[in-house]
Amino acid sequence: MAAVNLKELAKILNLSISTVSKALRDSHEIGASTKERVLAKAKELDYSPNPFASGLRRNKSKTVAVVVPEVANNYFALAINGIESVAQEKDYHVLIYLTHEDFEKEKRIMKHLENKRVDGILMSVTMHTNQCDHLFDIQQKGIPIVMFDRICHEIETAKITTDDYISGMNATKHLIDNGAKDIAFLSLGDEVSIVQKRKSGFLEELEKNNIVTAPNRIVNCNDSDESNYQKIKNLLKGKQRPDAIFASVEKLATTTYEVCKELKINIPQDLKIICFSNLATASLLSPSLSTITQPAYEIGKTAAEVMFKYLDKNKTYIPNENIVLHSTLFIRDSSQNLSK
Amino acid sequence: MAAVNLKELAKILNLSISTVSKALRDSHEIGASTKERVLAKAKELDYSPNPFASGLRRNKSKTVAVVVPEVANNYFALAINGIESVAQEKDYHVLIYLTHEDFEKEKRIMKHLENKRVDGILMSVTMHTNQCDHLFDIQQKGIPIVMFDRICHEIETAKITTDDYISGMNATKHLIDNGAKDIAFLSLGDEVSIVQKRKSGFLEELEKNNIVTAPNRIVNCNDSDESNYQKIKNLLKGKQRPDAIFASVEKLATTTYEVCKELKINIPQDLKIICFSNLATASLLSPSLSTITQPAYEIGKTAAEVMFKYLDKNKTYIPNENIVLHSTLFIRDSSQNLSK
DNA sequence: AGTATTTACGAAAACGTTTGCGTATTGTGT
DNA sequence: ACACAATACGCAAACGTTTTCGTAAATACT
Repeated sequence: MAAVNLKELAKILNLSISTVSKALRDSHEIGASTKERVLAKAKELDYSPNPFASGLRRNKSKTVAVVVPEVANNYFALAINGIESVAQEKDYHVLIYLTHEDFEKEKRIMKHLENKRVDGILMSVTMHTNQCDHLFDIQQKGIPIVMFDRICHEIETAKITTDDYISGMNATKHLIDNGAKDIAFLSLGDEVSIVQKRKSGFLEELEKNNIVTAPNRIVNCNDSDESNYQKIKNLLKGKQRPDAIFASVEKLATTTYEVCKELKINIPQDLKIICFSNLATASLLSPSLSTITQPAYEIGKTAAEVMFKYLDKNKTYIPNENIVLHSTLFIRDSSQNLSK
Repeated sequence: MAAVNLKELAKILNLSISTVSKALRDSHEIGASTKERVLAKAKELDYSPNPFASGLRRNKSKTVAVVVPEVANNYFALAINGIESVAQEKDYHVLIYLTHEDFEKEKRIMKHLENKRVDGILMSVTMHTNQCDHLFDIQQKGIPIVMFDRICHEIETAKITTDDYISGMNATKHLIDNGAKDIAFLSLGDEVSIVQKRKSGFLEELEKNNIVTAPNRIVNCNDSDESNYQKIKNLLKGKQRPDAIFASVEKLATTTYEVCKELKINIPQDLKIICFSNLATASLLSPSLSTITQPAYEIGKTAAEVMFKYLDKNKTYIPNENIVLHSTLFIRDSSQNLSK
């Protein structure tokens, strides 16, 4: 019942507390036979060190925090999956905090983490995060941050991203190759690093093909489904609607599907769609959705590995480093010129 | 930089450590003016109590663990969402552990939690969890468990579930009403509490309608996508295939969609499908998928609220209680008799 | 005025570890 | 035989809180 602690263990073994402690940590100061005796008894009594006592003493929490906008999102869910798997292997614990795209909440969460509750933070910022003082403060307190996907350039640390610029180009090229002449880009907040890069790739590819886009072809969406629905509907309901859509994030593509359903627009005949997405059911949609899919699990895994690389060395400072993984283009029906 | 602690704060304020501590905790022992002075200085210097010291002293972690099979799953993601939202409100922290349907891993995780790292555990067991000693042990150590969805009946505690039996009946009735005469049930491990109830509802409704089902109409699936794919393919490829499928979990429905794609079986003309699911894109599938949808967010929220109800009262024992929330039947195209 | 009570604070122990240092015992080298 | 080093262990401080108790000073009561 009452968990046994070092003191009781020591008493039972007729040893001092320090000897038992050192034996358990396999110190060279302790003889082999005593070590065995201690280990055996500890196992027998199911001893497990109190994490608060040892955390207090060693100033280590054996815990990392994951701070992300959402969890009910295929990308972040997979990333968390990757993070958790390496954490579990490393005997670390994973705290999770959701910002729900609320910048103020992100700041509050950071404030809560300043007191060394965690040894490190893995995070993706909200779409409204336009300055990084709160991250800077955390770093100043000696808590390292590793950023993934939605990063802050200003913060000096390791950043795991995907080749969003190239992917943006590739996806755009694919649409053009399939006959698109007037492509709209569904953006998501000007601040978001990855969306910027995706858009740059999009614009670059257009320019390469000498296509000029009207400003209203860049639709700036946000985190409100209803508002986005209206914006997309406005874009598509007129006579002069675009013939293709490049959605910067998954949610905007599914919303577009819904709008098309209402407006009775046929995909891909009347409108081609491609988007960044980790949707497991992309191929089951009607029509199947073409996607640029990020290696979300690997991104999480890599972020965690980088973090532990420094934590293992007791390094609280992580130098600038950009790790770029590759996304994969999955061409399905929604983006193809099926008439040919 | 170096976080300020009570000792330094006390020195600066020319007060004793205990006075400062009490002032911060708003003790009646401290005068109003000193309280103000302390609060002001604490805020100014950004004081935040060391969670390990206070955790050690008070034997409280202000942390709960969430132990679930997966996170890349709409249901669990939403449930986590619910849990996290009330935890954040209560100033609690949320640790997350994924079992990946591995019973041994579940046991290891529980072992890791025995040392009071958390004040409570919210969990859904793996599909292979067929005995509960590991949960019993945790309870014995004074750590309360609240179970949701996939519960263990043997464990005495609060359990949050949905009306799976009724939902199973309703879904079955709906299929029958739409002309189904030979319905197959895709099960998932005999141990899983919720699947049992869903199956019972299914069988009960069949009986009510005097439909007898061949034993091979109950297909026992597992956590291997490939294996499930084959099992479902075997079920559907013959001449004598069923005319409807009731999938106990989302993944089995999407796998069925894939099989139908390969076998060129038309849904719902040749085969009707309904399943338990929290898929956000159910209505966008081809055809749109009829679902019984659980209030996943509310389930998580309720589980957390029950947990905190007891934690707030310092109660480590949670009496048996069954809280049942209601699922909603969303009838879409995949299950309907569209020919009529 | 003298005693009892309340108010406001400080001293110190405790939570369970980890770790630097001291020391008794044993072993090694001349 | 001696000094000296290595081995194996114990003592006690420290980590930063919380909390019990003690006690001056201030107030209240007879």
